Amino acid sequence: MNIRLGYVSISKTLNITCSKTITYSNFKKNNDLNKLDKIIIENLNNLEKIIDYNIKNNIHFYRLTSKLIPLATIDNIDFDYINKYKKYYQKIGQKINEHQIRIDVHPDQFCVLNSTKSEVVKNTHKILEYHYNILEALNIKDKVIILHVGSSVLGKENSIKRFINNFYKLPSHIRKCIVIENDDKIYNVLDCLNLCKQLNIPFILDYHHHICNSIDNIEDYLADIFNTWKYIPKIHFSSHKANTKKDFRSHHDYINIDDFIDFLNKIKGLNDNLDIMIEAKAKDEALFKLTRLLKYNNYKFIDETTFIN
DNA sequence: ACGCGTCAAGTACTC
DNA sequence: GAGTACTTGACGCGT
Repeated sequence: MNIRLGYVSISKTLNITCSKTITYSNFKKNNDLNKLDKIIIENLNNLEKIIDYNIKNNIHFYRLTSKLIPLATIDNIDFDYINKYKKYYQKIGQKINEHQIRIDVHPDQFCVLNSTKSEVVKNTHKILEYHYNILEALNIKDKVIILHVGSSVLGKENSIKRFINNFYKLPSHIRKCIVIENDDKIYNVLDCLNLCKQLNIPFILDYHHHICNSIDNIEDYLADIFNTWKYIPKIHFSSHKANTKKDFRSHHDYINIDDFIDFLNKIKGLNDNLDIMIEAKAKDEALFKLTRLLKYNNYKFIDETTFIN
């Protein structure tokens, strides 16, 4: 199988960020929309540089930051973050599509679709709409928004029901983008796989979360997991920061090659293609270190970041 | 230039 | 009910 590797948000090599922000309290002081405008343009320009870097290095898989447009999901600020910057989005999107870079987004902890608080769910809608708007402005065809099931208030069973109810209340254009990822504490691979089958949406396996919150015989479910995807399946891979209880769930700077190869052996032959998102603190440097180690272990590479398993 | 407390937002745990 | 941890890159104030 052909496996492509990806990384998240920031290139350590380039040492630039597209997540520059302004705090709400600071913005409120004088409602400085000019400053906000400058930050947005800086982020978009840096995103273009990162995409250029990805193209140059044959990186086909990349996660967009959720912080591209600061303050976009605050209730009482309304500003045009799409049409005003259309030229930027179009230019970046054209490069992404031309080079067939696969893009996804992963809203952070404040996005809780199954919250028991209606205000939180309402804000979750806004956060999802924001991510959709960005993907649409970039003209991304296969839009993917990765969510966790979320809260477990009133028990897992009730919480999954809340997720399903609120999922169907989402507008259909957003529903079509949602994929669910297992988490490291509550919702394990089986919980999520069953939920995804029921909702007929893809399930994204996070292997590190699975190690933290595991089920027996994951090998028996891998084919099913890949089958939830209509196109190339993708998974998340990271290594634990330390062996202590406190730091096991945290991400290491780099990927542990033995664990990675162990996983490669588990999935061998299950699919023709797979994309693996490398979630390591050293970002693209971790990705390239991993490719060097894979080459050292005799894996054959088709280009800089694509290899055969 | 650098360091450290803080940041809009959630959930879960302890006391 | 209040406080803290989790987690994260970046802000922004103080030195």
